[in-house]
Amino acid sequence: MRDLLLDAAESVAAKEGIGRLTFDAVAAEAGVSKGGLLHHFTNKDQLIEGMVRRTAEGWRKHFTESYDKAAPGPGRMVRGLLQGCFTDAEQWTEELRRSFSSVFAALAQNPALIEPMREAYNELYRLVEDDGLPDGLAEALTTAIDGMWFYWVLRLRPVDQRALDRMRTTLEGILERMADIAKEPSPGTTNP
Amino acid sequence: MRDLLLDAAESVAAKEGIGRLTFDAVAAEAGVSKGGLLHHFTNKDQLIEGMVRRTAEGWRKHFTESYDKAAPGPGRMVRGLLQGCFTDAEQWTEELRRSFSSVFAALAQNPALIEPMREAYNELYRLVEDDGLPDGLAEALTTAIDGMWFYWVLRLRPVDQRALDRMRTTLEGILERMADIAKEPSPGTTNP
DNA sequence: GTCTATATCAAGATAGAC
DNA sequence: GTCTATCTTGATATAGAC
Repeated sequence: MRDLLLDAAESVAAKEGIGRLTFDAVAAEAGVSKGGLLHHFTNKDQLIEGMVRRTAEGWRKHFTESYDKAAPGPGRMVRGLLQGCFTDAEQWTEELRRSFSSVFAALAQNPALIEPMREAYNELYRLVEDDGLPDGLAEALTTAIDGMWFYWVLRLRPVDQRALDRMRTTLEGILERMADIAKEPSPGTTNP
Repeated sequence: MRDLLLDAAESVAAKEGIGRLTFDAVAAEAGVSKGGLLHHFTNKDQLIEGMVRRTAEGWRKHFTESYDKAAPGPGRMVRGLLQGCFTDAEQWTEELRRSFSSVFAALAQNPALIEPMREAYNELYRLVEDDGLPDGLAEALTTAIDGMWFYWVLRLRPVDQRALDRMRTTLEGILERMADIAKEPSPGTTNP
């Protein structure tokens, strides 16, 4: 039931905008009364915290699975993300965009509520930093991947299959070349 | 006067959150009455459109100046952005973050209102695409730069001087190496 | 052009019946 | 656990004085 109500909340936030994310609208969308909804989420902070937490868990699950699926070795997390997020534009669904509306709702309601999302990102970057690639390469590539994601979520840039293919190819090229270069010994690059 | 009121609106949105961006609060912050404020911005859409438009113009001005300052040649826009945005963490002020709160306010109020920002990004990417770098390299680097920006704005990742330095060094390294590699002729890379 | 006063309405939250 | 009914607050917007 909780999940059903969170689905409804995401739908409302995505379709009508976070400004219209009200108990009335969510209850109507879920097909229950406002009282019924308020039994599960006592106030709006709780509702939005529930939304963010679920979104963060979904993201965590996604990048963890992507990591597990990728072949071991340097750049595993980055390769996993490229494979898991950048191969099929049909994955970038309204449903996915909707799931991120919780973060904006949190930002509007009470910025402290995005904490679960921040923790998910901390976890992602722990995997990224242990990626076995030179310097900040894995971080840079991951940040580019996420930049694309934010463009799409904020509707600032069009993201279609062509754009994803292009970006994936470019990032893979960078990964390959820069990882290779690092193998060539050069003076002054060893860490003390 | 309009600018003064927009300043006040940004302050409120940044300090109290977009949920508390109300005519009452903005008027109080600006030191005028609600009636006085409403004389300049008839309704909330107009107020937020004004905020977004100003933010977009600031961003446009910033990347245009960064472009002009950078030395001509391939990667000019990317080099300009790295120089203009990634050298000094003290530039990443609360004031700057505040200016972007307009975009979230727009997202909450009426997503169509972010249009001026989208146009600024179109213009940026026209410069990026004509950057004289191979393939999607300039786009990838710009997206990484913006990814960092979004992390900071959304408070999803810590951004300090060390992180900026690290990222700038990495992106500059990629730029240098990948642009060099492109100069070496290799079979099958010519566009028909 | 700026103010006060106020109409109108919607949202968050509570109480209590079933 | 879900409902209806209701309270309270606060926000947008308008009207009209100065």
